[in-house]
Amino acid sequence: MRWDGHGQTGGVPPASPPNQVRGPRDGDDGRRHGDPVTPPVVAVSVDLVLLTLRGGRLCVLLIRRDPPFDVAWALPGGFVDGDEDLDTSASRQLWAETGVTTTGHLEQLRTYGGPHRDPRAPGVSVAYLALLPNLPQPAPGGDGPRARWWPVADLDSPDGPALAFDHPRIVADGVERARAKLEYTPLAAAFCEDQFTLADLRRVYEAAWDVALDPPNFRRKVLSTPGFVVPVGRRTSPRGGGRPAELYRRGSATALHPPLLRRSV
Amino acid sequence: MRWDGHGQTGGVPPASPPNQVRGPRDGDDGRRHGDPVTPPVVAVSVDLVLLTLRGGRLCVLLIRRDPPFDVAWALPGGFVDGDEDLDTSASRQLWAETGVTTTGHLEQLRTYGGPHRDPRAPGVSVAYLALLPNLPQPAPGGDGPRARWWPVADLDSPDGPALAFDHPRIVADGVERARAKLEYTPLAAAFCEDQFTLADLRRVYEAAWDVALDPPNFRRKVLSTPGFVVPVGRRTSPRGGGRPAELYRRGSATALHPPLLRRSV
DNA sequence: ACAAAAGTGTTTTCAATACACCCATGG
DNA sequence: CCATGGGTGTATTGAAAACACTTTTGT
Repeated sequence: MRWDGHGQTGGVPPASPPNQVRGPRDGDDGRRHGDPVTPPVVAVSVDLVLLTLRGGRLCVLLIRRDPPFDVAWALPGGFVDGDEDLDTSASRQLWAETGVTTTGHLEQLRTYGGPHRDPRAPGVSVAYLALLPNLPQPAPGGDGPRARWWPVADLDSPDGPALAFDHPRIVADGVERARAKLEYTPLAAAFCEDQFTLADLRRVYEAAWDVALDPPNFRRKVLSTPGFVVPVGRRTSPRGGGRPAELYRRGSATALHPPLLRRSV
Repeated sequence: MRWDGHGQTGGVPPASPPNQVRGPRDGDDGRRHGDPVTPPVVAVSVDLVLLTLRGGRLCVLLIRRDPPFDVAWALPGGFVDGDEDLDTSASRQLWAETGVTTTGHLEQLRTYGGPHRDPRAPGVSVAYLALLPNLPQPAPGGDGPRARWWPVADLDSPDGPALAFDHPRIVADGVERARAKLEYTPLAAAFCEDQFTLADLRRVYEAAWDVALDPPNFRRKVLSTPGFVVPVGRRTSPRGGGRPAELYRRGSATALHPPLLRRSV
């Protein structure tokens, strides 16, 4: 798995013009040029890329599938109900998988489709990305017993899980989106509990980017960005010595100006 | 229309957990927890947000619809064929609308869905964003006579076009994506012809961001970013005096490090 | 000669880095 | 009292902004 720089969504490769184009027909079905009268219909599903931090490593939730399937692991997800919105469906399925409702962050990632992605169930899949704090239980909910957090760094190693369909790419896109968004949004706090220390927040960046950040400079950077975090009180002393750290909550900022840029890439 | 800062995709508002959740059933259809046996199927369409620069203004291509419809303008687009990929469908429809094949930039923007977005044709729409140079004809292709470039700044003015369904939001998302990507990618060149001057490139930023950039500083910034542009020769003198400018082509860079940040926001 | 646009040089400003040092707590 | 982690101060580096100035063309 290879991450390209900076949230580059990736352009669509140019396609040769099709051999024939349908003639214009319009004005009777609310659609536009070239539409067939009865369009093909497909099933729409939602796939969830749930990311969290466990033991200083960025992890993604995968569901183990039973032996009839050659590929053992898949992203959590399921079909979109006919009467629900895409965002609503993602929220519902996130809740079903983790019990999470208000905490964290959930956003649409990208839609994957085409006849070749899953021969057994053709259709489109709308992927969503969620950033979660380390959950109390690994993954309560219907798929709980089958769910497991996998460090994303292990996904392309030989002893890592085999992923179904295009799920490796979806995970890669989600991880890269998360990494990029840490740069210019305050979303790192979505990986933390409601109250967190600046060291907690710094460890999010260090785990996601696999870098070491200078604590003094990180502190200055975060505190000098208005609305990134707001202070509360003090916390219990950590395991094995050290000065107690101040606690913070998420602020109201939606973007970081200037951003917190990754060195490399 | 209000643009929020920095490519913020926007989180999904938390939803209350549904009253009931289906019991687990798995292992026979390749899907996961909670899936119905026969999922609802819908039509999938592609909407195109085609952006270009005309007369120093950022413009979007809209299609005029005939009187039976209460709303006069819509984004170009149409249904996805059963045997084609989403990206392929977007390429095909881009070609059908503009004749453009290899030039410019085309990427998936976001998927919009749910039962409430278009009562007449429920389904999901996958929006694509294309950045194009100023085309020779306004818009050749099947919808050509109905097509018009609209400055995006005029879209929410009273004398601007009325847009169907959620198309105002799709355009807003596309414009914000384009504005954000100018910061950290070399995509500004996608708005230019194959060969362009640094002033051409600067005018892309000035039009998209509605700011004035200092030509000397802009020049230094672009030339100091490896792979942003590569020089070629010299150009004819412009209309009415002035030193001829050097011509450049797109370089091989896919990201800008460090980015070219917008001042405000 | 003059206007207009391209391009160069230089100063100032400000943020990011590196790193020395102090503070508070557990053992 | 010492190890550990939190927090402060400060010098250095580097990039961005501001702007004066030179170059090359058309009229």
